[in-house]
Amino acid sequence: MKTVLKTESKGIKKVLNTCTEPCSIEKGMRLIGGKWKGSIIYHLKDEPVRFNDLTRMIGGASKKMVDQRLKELESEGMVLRKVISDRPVAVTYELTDFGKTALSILDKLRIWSESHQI
Amino acid sequence: MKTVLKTESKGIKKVLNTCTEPCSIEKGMRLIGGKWKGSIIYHLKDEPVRFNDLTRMIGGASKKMVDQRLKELESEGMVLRKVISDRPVAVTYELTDFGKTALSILDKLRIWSESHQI
DNA sequence: CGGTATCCTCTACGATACTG
DNA sequence: CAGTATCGTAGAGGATACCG
Repeated sequence: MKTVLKTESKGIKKVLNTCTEPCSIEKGMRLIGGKWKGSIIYHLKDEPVRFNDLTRMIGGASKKMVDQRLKELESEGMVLRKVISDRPVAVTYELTDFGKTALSILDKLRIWSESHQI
Repeated sequence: MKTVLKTESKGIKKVLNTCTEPCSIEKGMRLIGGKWKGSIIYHLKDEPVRFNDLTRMIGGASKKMVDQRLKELESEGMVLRKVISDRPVAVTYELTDFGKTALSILDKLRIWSESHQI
């Protein structure tokens, strides 16, 4: 869908896309963007991980942050929380099938950002 | 798939990845993440776009925000600013070759977020 | 262990007005 | 048209302590 605005001399093309496509990017960014979300998902790619382990793996993120992001990811259906033991308390987090579909994007991002050092 | 967790008190395996991989994701997110950056890059995918047009295309972002993000993207070498006319003032922004390498990631993200409505 | 609670700072972002 | 300047707020995120 295209919207053409007023034309001007100089031959500068003025075709503006509507918001359909870009909003998808913002939407996607809200799901896997943010400061630690991508890292969290990426660290869960292989196997379930316990809360404190995850916090240590991220390195730099406080428990509070990891906790918040995990809750977001859980409510978005990307991460599954499992209580595996009561005494002592043990909880793991793992990716849902939907969560796993994000991995290919994050891996592309990782490879890309590793290939250009900026 | 490896089995990592045992439900007994002290025998829970702790496999912690080093920070090499996750940091790349955070680094990548800093480049194309953030509230409007992805959208800006995506809107420049086809052709140079003028400042006000870009602002209107994004829809929701103020001039100040677009200006800030563009400056970041310029300093990161992803976007090129070109003054094409003095009277009246006309400036366009376009992707550098490096900037274009981000498009495939953003497109993957767009397709992904469009295929799951959450 | 897996979280909460509290406090505090900092900056991201928006709104608005202005300029060359 | 392409920005700057200024002001104001919300909330993101860090540090630390505490709890069942």
